[in-house]
Amino acid sequence: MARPLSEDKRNAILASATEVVAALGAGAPTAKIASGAAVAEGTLFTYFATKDALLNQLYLGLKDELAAAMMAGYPSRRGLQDRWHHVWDRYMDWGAAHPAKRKAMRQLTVSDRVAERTRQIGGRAFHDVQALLDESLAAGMMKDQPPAFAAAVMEALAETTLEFIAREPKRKERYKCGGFAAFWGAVSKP
Amino acid sequence: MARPLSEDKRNAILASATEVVAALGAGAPTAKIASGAAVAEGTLFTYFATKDALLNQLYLGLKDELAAAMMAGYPSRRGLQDRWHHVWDRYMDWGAAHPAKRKAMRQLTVSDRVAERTRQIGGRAFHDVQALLDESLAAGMMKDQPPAFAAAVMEALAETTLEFIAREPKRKERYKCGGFAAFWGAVSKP
Amino acid sequence: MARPLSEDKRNAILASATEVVAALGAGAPTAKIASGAAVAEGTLFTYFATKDALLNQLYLGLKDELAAAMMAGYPSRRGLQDRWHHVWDRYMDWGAAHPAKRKAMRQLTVSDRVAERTRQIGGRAFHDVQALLDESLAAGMMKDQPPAFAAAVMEALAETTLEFIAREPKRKERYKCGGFAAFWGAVSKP
Amino acid sequence: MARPLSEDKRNAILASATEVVAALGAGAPTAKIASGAAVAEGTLFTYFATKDALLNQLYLGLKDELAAAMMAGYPSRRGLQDRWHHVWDRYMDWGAAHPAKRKAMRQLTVSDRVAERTRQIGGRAFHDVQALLDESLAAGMMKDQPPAFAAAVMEALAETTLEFIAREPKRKERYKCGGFAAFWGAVSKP
DNA sequence: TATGAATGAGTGTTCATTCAT
DNA sequence: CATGAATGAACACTCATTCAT
Repeated sequence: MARPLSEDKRNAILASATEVVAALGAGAPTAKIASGAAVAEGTLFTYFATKDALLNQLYLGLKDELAAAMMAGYPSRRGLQDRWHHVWDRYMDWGAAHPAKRKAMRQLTVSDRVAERTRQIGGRAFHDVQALLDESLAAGMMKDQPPAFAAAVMEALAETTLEFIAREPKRKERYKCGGFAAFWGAVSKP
Repeated sequence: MARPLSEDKRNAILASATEVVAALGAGAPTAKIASGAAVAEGTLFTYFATKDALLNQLYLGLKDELAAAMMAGYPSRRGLQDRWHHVWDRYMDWGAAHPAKRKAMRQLTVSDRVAERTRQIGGRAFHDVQALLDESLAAGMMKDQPPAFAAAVMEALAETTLEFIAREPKRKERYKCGGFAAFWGAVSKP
Repeated sequence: MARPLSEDKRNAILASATEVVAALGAGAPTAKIASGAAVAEGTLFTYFATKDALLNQLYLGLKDELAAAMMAGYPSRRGLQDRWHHVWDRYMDWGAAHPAKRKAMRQLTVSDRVAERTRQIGGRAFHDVQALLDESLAAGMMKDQPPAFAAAVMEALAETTLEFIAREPKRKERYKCGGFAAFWGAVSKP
Repeated sequence: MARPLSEDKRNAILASATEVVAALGAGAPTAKIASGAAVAEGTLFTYFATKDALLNQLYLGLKDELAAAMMAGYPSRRGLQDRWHHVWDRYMDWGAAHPAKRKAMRQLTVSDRVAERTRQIGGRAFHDVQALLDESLAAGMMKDQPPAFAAAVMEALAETTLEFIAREPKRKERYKCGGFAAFWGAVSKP
């Protein structure tokens, strides 16, 4: 092979896209993404056929990364609350450690350039969280609501909490803790 | 002297902007907004100096309307939970009744074309909710968290709930009720 | 109305397109066409929705003009050969007088950006020639061939002749005459 | 020393170019030509310095092939009309048998990427036809016209006829015959 | 004041050609 | 020699804003 597609370059493009999309939204110019990756405008299109393809793959990559972060060191044998707490804390830590990734993910979640199908695939990465959710629901959590609703509630509260952490990093621990309390209150049975 | 600009036209532009922004996001072309208002492209700019001005004023208008809807028939003399329940229900009813307005508001909330200052001004419309919040916090709700955080938690849960109502209007009452339960659980002290 | 679409500007664009397409083919950049018309790049698109629309309308305009030129002063009462001679001479005169138009027409005829439908509509302008053709065929011309074939033969010979006239304008009369002789020989029955 | 470049690869590129240019015109991407030849994009440029070089050589190759086809089995001793008929029939047969080659040749003839000089060289392959032409002219054919004109008339009529054959292959023989009648009428003295 | 034509910078994408592997 | 990734100048088209009417 002549020159293999460089994993480095691909990553550089994704990294640049993360920054630029975080700052400018899904409308960010591909030219800016390319230059942020120190790559020619045309090169971007040898790694991603279209801007939409790039955006969708970025979304998927971020989702995967977040899912992996959330499940790292997952205490399978502990009780429900402990496991939720673990997941929540990992989410917070990841979001606080990677503000651009989190912001980019949010922009992409809101953008209509990420296809429905991509969102479905992205959801698969969270099968472990899904399992935890199903178990919790079976145990009486969030009486009478569909699992998707509980998941959305978690995501909304996590997102809100991370927004405050991003604004006041010094209060990270307090928000992290208060956020979990809110989540647990929202979701656990009375 | 009466205002020479037609209030009707201004409202038509805002109404059209609501629809178009709901559907296309903040990137919606001014030309489309103008044509939706049955007004010439240039006319839009005699009512709003720039597209950003239009977007910011639309944001403000929607916020005002929502705040008014939330406080209509506010039972000042009832207990905290009843008052919150009222506010929540009015929020849900307004959002369910005006899906385009809600969606436009969401798009604008996420867009960087709405200035920080606009968001602050928009917050003022909610002073009554703020008062309720302060009272609740003083009573021990959401231990140790700033009022803004509690407000954001409410908004996030309300938004999430409305999203589900929009998708499954038939389950409106169930989501409305379950959403409030989640909110109250998230926010009330243990 | 604010400022009506200027017929002058439209014509300037078509005229510029004629020159540029004649020189560069249907691949000519719209930017060059616009600048040749002393008009901003974007203005071209207020007069023609797409480049294809411009090209198709240009084709139609040229066809109409040629058809009109061919039928000017048509001697309806003369014999077949005289009428064909008239039509041939007017074709030659028009082509010799407007080399860019002729060349542009040729480029467009060959280009796949001119739609089949456009070609059909363009053909309608030649209904008088068509009638002459039908009459001639009925009189025994081009035994056993479809009208379209006879028309194509004429066009091919006319095009060839004009090519030579364009290269050697001084011999215009000789080519014009020899071209007609060839056409008449090709087409008249033995 | 044998040529280090593979004749096979060169031919594959030319064959692919024939197909692709026939379908897409001279603007066809070199990448598509290369992939049609099962050859890397860059390889194309070791066989042909530039796209123009490829196009010009393709033109020459097609012209040579056509000229050879036209003269195969040429009945040198027969009369003028028989010899013209032979040449005409071979042209038709070749064109009908190789529609892509014919179409590519047409696209190239019309394109400005084929240099004037290339066209001249291409003409040389037709020296036998040229000789036939000169002989015919000396015998009084096409009174007072230059040989090039007669040649062009033949080409134009042949091209037209082939176009109709391509559209209605079933009527091949009729067009072939009618086309020759037209040609002969156009060209023979009255 | 209302209109909509005019503007030109900006957009995503293509492509002939180069050159590292 | 063969490969195909890299390049950046084009390209067709969009759009917020201006301004002649």
